Amino acid sequence: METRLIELYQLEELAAFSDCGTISGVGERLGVSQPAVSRAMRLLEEAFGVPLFNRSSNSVSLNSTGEKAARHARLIVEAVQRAVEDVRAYDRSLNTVLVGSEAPAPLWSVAPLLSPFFSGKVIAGELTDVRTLQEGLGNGRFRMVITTCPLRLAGHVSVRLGHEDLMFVLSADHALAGRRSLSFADMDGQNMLLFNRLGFWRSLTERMMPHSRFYVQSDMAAMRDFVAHSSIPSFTTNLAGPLAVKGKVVIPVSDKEAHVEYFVTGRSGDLGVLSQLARSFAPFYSSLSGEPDQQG
Amino acid sequence: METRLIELYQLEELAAFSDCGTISGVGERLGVSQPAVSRAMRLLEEAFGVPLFNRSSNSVSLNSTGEKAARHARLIVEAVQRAVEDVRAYDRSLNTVLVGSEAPAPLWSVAPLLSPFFSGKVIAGELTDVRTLQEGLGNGRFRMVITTCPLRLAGHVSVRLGHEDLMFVLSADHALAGRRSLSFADMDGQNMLLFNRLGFWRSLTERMMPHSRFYVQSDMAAMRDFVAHSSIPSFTTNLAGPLAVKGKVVIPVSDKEAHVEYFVTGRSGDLGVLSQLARSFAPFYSSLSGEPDQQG
DNA sequence: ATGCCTTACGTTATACGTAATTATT
DNA sequence: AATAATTACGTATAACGTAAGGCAT
Repeated sequence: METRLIELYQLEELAAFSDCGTISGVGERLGVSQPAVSRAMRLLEEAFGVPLFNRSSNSVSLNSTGEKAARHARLIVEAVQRAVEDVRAYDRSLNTVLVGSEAPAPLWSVAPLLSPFFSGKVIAGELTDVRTLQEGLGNGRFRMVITTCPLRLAGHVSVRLGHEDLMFVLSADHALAGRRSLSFADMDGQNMLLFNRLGFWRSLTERMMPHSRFYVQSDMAAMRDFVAHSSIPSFTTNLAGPLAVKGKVVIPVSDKEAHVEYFVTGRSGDLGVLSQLARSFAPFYSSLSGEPDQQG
Repeated sequence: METRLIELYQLEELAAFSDCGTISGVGERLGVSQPAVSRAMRLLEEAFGVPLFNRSSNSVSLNSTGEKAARHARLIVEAVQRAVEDVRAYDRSLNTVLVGSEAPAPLWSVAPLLSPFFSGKVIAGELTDVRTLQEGLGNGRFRMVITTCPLRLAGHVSVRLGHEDLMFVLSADHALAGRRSLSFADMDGQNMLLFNRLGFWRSLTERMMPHSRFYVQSDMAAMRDFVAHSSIPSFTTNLAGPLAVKGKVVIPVSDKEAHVEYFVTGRSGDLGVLSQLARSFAPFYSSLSGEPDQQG
């Protein structure tokens, strides 16, 4: 008795057959010829050793055994696909240093600074909330995380990175363009342009300016364009890069919530890297509130 | 970029490798040559598109990605094996009429009577408890079930089959061999030979004769031999087949628990079969308690 | 006639084993 | 030496596509 082995391509075609219902349909969908599918199904039947199809001279359909087999086939094919994806994702993660952060700006500075320490690896940043950051640091998903409060975690150390200060960007002809500083309350009710992925800044501004509408823009280049060519107010910070746009003025936000400190937390073994990060971390603007850029 | 497909034999060899740890070990275990395994693993790596092995010139081991892949591989190979088994079992069930029963004796009579009604199919009997019988009849696992009480189930009918009366088998020189009838209490404390698969009789005798020890024998032929050649008491019933063993006497059990009626319950559409079963069902012995063999 | 499945056939890909090679212990 | 992995090579299996045939609607 010849005991044929089941092949994955056969299971794939069987699963497809339970969708299409015809041999030729399977062939078309999977890019193989009709006879190839016909043969594959016959061989699969032989491999199972039991009838799977009702065959009349002119058409083929699954019997109840075949339907059961098809359900198995689908699960197996999907398991193989998931296996490949999972293994590839894992391999990618091995070649990636993932840095988590509550806000985007620190990542812009930190990512290039990390490259020399992890040559050959991809430095990837991920924006999420503190809870996820702490958890991901613990289970190794994040190599290091940037938060507005130092984290306490066994085997890890926190180092102060620097600060970020929020500022309004107004057209020079805006009614409040002459002020030395502005509070959230001063601007509340005015609609504003907002970049989509702002981390905690997003919820902060929505909370502090409940009467404003925010025009959220996901594309960074489009965002810059909007800011430059419209009179709608927007935000910037000391970490956002030089933004000397003609006809715009930059005014610090006076509320204490608009001033945050960042801490980077990582494995104790990465202390050297973390310290170097803190030393090299520098804002594009020096602080308008007069605080020092370097910490003690 | 050549995008190779994963083959099941590769996954099988990968799973084996995670056990053996060497290419040659895999070859030996799976009955393929060393080079074949070496090539298969290289092709599998190519199919995944990521490195799975640490290769030194003289040895190969899984890296962490490979271990992950091997776990997937094992699950997939097992899923395929389970699929084949499940499909084959299902196909077998299609060609089987499964009859459930609380006791073995009615099955001995019923199975041969069913053959002409289900020609080409295998008649299989299964011994289990009433609860499982009722459930299995409802979900179609059992085509019909035999119980000591008629079952009420939508779309199904119960028909009285006949009765079974328990009897003691004693050596002619046993102290109680002269009695016309015996109660369980009379025999309680005496050790007895018992067939293993007796359905509800098993628990009944253990309950009624709590001071007896039962020597349980699974093999039917051996059981007959024991009964014939030892002086240890045993049981028989009017359905157990003629048991005219020289030097043995058969004495009815007087307790009412030793007398049961059987009902066969099946689909309404099988009513004709069920009725014929009841008509053809006959004990080997006529009842010693004087009841009629045929029912109204 | 058209659609669907199968059989037949020649081609090609590829999985296999044997044998030889290299490296490690 | 012995063990383990690889490379090289010839063979054979078998999956493929094209072409042709049979049977239904």
